[in-house]
Amino acid sequence: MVVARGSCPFGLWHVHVVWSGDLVMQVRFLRVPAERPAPPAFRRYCAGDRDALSGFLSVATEGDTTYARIYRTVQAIPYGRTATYGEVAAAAGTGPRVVGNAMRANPTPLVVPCHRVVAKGGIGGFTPSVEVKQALLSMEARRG
DNA sequence: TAAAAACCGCGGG
DNA sequence: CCCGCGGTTTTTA
Repeated sequence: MVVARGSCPFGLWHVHVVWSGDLVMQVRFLRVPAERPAPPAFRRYCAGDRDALSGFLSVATEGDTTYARIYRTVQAIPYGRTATYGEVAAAAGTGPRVVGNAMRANPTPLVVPCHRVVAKGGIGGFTPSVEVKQALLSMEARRG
């Protein structure tokens, strides 16, 4: 299995992707670009294409662990919509803080759209910066 | 290793 | 403001 790495810009950030075919192993937001480009679908998503990432799978959703169930629940949240940590927790059969832990540890943001999971009384957190989450949500709100 | 404590991108009282 | 929650990570022995 051949693994590729590349990035595409998103605002002041660069979306770094590690993937093999349609399976994504890692997505990270860094301030510097990679040497090679990310898959065109990621560039299109960053430009506002709502369905650009629909063909990708995440390694995070594989298996039958609690986190994998949470990631599958989150992946089902449609573009332009949000769910609270508590709602995701209820659907996955666990508690809200566990969902927060899982989001923080999410190896593949965007593919597993953790930015669509918000706190009941606020936006919630994001790694590396909640500004990225805010930018993603407002982009999806404009398009969605 | 194994057990305990600490840690949280939360929520309800 | 505080406390329960529960999976994971870190600390301690």
